[in-house]
Amino acid sequence: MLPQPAIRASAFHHPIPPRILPPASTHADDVSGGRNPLALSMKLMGAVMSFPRNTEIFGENEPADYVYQVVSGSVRTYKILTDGRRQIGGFYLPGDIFGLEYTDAHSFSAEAIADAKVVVVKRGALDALAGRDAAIGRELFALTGRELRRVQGRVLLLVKSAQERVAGFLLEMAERACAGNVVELPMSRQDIADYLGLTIETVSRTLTGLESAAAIEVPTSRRIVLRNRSALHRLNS
Amino acid sequence: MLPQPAIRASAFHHPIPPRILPPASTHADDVSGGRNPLALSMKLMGAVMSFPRNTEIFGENEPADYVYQVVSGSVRTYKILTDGRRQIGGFYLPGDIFGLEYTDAHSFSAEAIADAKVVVVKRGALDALAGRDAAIGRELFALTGRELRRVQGRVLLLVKSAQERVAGFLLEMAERACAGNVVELPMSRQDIADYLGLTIETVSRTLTGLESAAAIEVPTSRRIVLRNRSALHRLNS
DNA sequence: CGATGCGTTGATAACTTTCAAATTTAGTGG
DNA sequence: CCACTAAATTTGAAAGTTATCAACGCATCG
Repeated sequence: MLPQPAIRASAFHHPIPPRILPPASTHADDVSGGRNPLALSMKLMGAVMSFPRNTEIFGENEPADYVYQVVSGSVRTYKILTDGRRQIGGFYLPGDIFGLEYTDAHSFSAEAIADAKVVVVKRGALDALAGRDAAIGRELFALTGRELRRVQGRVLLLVKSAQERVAGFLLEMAERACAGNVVELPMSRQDIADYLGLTIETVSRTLTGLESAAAIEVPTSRRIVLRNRSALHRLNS
Repeated sequence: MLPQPAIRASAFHHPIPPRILPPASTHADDVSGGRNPLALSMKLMGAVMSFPRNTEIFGENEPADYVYQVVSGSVRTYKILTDGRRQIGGFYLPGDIFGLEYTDAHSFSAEAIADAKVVVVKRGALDALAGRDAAIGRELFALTGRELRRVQGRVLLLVKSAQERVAGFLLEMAERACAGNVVELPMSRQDIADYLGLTIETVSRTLTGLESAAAIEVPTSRRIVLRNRSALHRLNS
């Protein structure tokens, strides 16, 4: 009755109990978490696991016993709606924490978009730590607050036109995964479409439209160069 | 470039420093908060203030020094976007807590939809209480979690068709403000439209469509009778 | 080299907005 | 209490946006 046609194949859907790597591989291939006590603690407490591209990290409605942090690669969370459409909850890049829930079960499924390494920490251990260290508790609370803001920002995107949604998405990604004016998108057009509530065709057409308008360049489908941010901001209004 | 034409007049926009009533009027005209320690504490700690219809309770970007709970009447939070459209953040009914922020400033403005009484508590007092009573802290955290779920549910609505959005909205309100199958809407069509990212005309047409389909009845514009919930759920898919 | 997946482009249909007007409801003053 | 005015809601017709269906290009991979 609306966008998104149906379920897209997801290579290996019922995964592989993922291999546990030598724990606490706290070397230098990571981003962020430097001055963030929570991220730091997770590194120290957690085991690092590897997930090949398109494998499930956890499933909707599974018990939410663990919290996760991306070390490398990237992750999407999503729901399959009753009519088969897929709604993406969010994209998580290195340093980002995901899977933190407020009920016993996960409200989304999570998959690796590209081969990913993820720190996994028991939720109970985190709570215990928060009990001993008030800074950690505050950090958990703040994390939730940031997540809330992020979702609210998404709501603001979703009430706008396709052009505004795509422009807003690019600006959001630029803040998170940008080197200079070059944005490397880890996700496919379909992922973007399911995130923005559009079809893949509309996303594609909108990107070419922005390119024609000289706001961006699209040298390869996963790489976007921002040529005119103020134009994007204007579209994003 | 999309929905919502422009700013609608809001009767008295720069309000009246609202009158402080005899504090802790913890009588029986309230809803909920019975077994909720946080709601209970707010009643005990807070002052009750009255806000006439359409008056501002707080403004976007103002310091978020207080947390609020609806006693009677109802409240909307909203943002005015740069292009003049209004986006509604949420509707708050008796018992609901609003205005809790994760930064120093409010991210939305708040207004009384109908004449409202609201318990006002200093944020600092609440934090202090949470420091002494872990149950309160957990309650604050859980409240944020519920708010997050609510906004995520909103995202799921916004990626759907107009019919699904309106049906979903009615079901949401039915869970919150329903006597039997009769839903009393405290808000105008414009409020609903700004909440769902639609125009007032589309909301109106969709409601008449649902009425023709025998899913609902609309005896008066603010009163909706649910005749066929499963049909609404189906539309909501 | 042919299969396959992903992205782009084109044409058409469906849906939603926009603009305009009619109708109903609510509020006010006499 | 009624008449009158303003506001809110509904309805209609046309225009604009996005989805759908289909085809094509392009790269990867066996």
